[in-house]
Amino acid sequence: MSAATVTTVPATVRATVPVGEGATVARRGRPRDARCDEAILHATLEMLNEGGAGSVSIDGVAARAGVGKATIYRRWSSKEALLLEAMGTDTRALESPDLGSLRADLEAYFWALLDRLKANPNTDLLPHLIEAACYDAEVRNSLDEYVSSRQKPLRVILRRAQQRGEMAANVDLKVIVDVLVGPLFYRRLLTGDRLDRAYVNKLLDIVLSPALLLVP
Amino acid sequence: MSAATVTTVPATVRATVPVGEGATVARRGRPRDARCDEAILHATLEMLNEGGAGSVSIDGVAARAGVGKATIYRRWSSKEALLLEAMGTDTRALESPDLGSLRADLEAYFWALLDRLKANPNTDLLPHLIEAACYDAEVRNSLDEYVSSRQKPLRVILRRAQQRGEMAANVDLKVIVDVLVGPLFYRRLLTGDRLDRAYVNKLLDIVLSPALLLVP
Amino acid sequence: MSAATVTTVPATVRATVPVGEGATVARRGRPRDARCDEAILHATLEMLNEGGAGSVSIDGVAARAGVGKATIYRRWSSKEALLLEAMGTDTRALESPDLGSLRADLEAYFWALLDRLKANPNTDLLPHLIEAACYDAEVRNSLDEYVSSRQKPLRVILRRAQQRGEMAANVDLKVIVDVLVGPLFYRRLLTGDRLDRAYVNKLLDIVLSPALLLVP
Amino acid sequence: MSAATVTTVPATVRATVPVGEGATVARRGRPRDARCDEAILHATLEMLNEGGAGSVSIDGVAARAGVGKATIYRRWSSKEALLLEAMGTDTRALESPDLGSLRADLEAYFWALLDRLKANPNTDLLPHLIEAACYDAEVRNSLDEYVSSRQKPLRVILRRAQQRGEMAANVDLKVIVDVLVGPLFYRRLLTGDRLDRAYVNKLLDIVLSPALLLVP
DNA sequence: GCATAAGCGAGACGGTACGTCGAGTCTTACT
DNA sequence: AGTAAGACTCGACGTACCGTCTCGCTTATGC
Repeated sequence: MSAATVTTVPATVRATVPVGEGATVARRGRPRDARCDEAILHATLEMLNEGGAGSVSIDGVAARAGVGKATIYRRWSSKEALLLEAMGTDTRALESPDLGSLRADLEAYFWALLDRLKANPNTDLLPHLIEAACYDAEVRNSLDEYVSSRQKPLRVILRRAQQRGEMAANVDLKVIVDVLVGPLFYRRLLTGDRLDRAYVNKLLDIVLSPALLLVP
Repeated sequence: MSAATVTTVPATVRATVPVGEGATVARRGRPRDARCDEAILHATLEMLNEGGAGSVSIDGVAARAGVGKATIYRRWSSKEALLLEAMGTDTRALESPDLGSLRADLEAYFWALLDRLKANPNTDLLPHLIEAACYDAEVRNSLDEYVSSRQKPLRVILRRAQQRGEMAANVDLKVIVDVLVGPLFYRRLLTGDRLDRAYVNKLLDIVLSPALLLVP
Repeated sequence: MSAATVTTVPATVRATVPVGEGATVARRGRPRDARCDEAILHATLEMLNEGGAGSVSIDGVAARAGVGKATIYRRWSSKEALLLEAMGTDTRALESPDLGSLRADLEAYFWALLDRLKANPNTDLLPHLIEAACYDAEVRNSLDEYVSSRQKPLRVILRRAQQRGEMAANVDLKVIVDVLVGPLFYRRLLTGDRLDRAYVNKLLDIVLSPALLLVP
Repeated sequence: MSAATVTTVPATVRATVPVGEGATVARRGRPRDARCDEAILHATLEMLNEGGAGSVSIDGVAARAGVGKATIYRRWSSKEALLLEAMGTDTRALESPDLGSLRADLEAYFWALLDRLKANPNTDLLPHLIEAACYDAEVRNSLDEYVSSRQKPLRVILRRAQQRGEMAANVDLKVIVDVLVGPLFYRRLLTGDRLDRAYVNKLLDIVLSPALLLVP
């Protein structure tokens, strides 16, 4: 599971040394200074919280972190790669609650998600990254991985519901996930409408209730 | 009705002259050259199709349109305002089909939407505009208006279904809209998964069918 | 003669607009702001006097002059072109004294030259420009022109001496100039030995006196 | 004679180990690898001939020589120190021909000098070193020493001429040297005019001939 | 008819950020 | 200790846009 956390931000964005498989590789040269990573990410997050993604510049991060620009570019190939990893800092995988019923599990999941969003309001990088992903394949990949890591607990929940018999076994989980998660992103990115527990409840009412549609 | 089309891109982005109410005002000075508007928008769309929103620059548009930069800024307050209007060129309101059943109407609506998306693949400005809307209130407003104009036919369809008795009257239409539209945007912006008629069908199956969930 | 002063730093280094021949060209667009030229050159000279050619950077000049970097690059194609022109500021052509005798004229010329050198000790750009001329043809040309403009008064003096019959008419003036000027540059650039009136006197003694060499 | 070659580039540039006087000191640790010296100098000269002093970078030299940068800095205190020594490789002292007459000796000396210059046209480091000497005292010293080592044979020739009675004994040799050598450097560094035997002849005609100036 | 006002192409202007490069120092593990 | 590798700070480079601002000119209205 620690592995899961790590893979949240995949190797693709990290301009990592092509580290050999075996642990015996014994890389040569001066090793990267971990304190630099830390300082850079810290500075990035600070600036992110102060002014959003638009106010983060490589120059600025370098200055604040007390680090040369080259040191940043040695680690991340672009501003977006950096943002992605900075964001990843907060991407501790969400848990997959197991409360016995689909509805309860989903509620728990979404509530946790809402809390996560509320925690760092300015740090909403998604708009920036979505834009960046259009031009940068690396960001595209990382974003995909981020998304799928976010979906993972949801899939666990749904699969469990299927096993419990709460949900049809032949449903395409992918689509269900879209239906559950899509509305939230839609509000967050496009309409800006409120995202709170009341909304989650309504949403689940609609998606889960067979009574929604009048039976003719 | 023509007004409806126009308001798709609201006055906010247009740095319009505070045009007097009566038609008799007859503003003084040399009138704006309509061919400029045309040339600018044309150049913008061209560049948009060639390299996406990132490759559009005011300098570039001005050069290609054979126009001074001031002539652009006289009409649009920022690069995003211009993009928004260029996009609006294609934002002829979608129709609200009335085929007798909710399912059929929704299918028709979504198919038209899919066609629209397929038509100009590179011109997908949404990512750029979502990003811009974070920093620019004008863009925010215009985006909202764009979104709501897109939703309008959907709401018409749903309301009709309620009147027909196909759908419960007390359902919050807003949420239904989210559930119907959110998944599409989610795929388009985040997962990049295929958007085709098959997907629309699955989506409608899930959202519309009361039999989807097993009744315990 | 005012022309002479101007041509000291030739058009080559100036990234000038390809101004048409006739005065009627009526250049379009916003004209260059002469105050920028002034501010840039002033800042350059200041930094030059503070720390020599090595301490001048485009960034620094731009900052001190309160000017964008592009504004500098619009006028000069490189740091050296700028230095060259800044140096040219001080390149009021030396005069050609006419005191009646070759010796007296040369003494007057060299004394003026020494004064000029003493005036701005830190501003000795020659080493830097000589180096730059190796890689930059423009600088090469400008340097040549600078050199020849410095030599001009000397040539006048020598020609006058020939006319007066003080000097053989068939001597290659170019070589004489080398012999007179070369030693000074040699000291200035390479040996660093003192350059004062005493030295000039010794130099002239050797070059001018037929009694220097014992007649066999 | 090997000693002569070595002193051409003085100890100052070499960041030499403070080697003890006695040969018995027997320094501890791994001794320096002489092949490194060789490889570094070789790489330096290669790059020098390919693109002049401007194209030599420590990183580049290290890479081409297959050597760590530290290994270079352990031996030379700066890029210029390295260049200086690389140049020194070619600074086998010029000989002092003794052909019986001042004129013949000088001709022989200058011809040898011309050959030396022609041999490696791209490797003309002088401009670079003169520039560097402005900011770096070590380079300054080394350059001085280089210059004086070049002058040495000339001084021998002149002294011999004085002893032979060909030249007045009370002439300041330093100035004569300036007059003989200055013009060559002046052409080489500033005017770029041709340097060939014809020029040397003219030069000697002027400097040596008492008939140059008409006797009034 | 002729001033007044605005539009227009061109392009200069102050800024800000970009990504790259080089110098000289420092830190590994290996020899 | 020396060595190869390479990370580190610092600072400059030249470029690209942004949005604003002059220019000289053109084109309309309105007195």
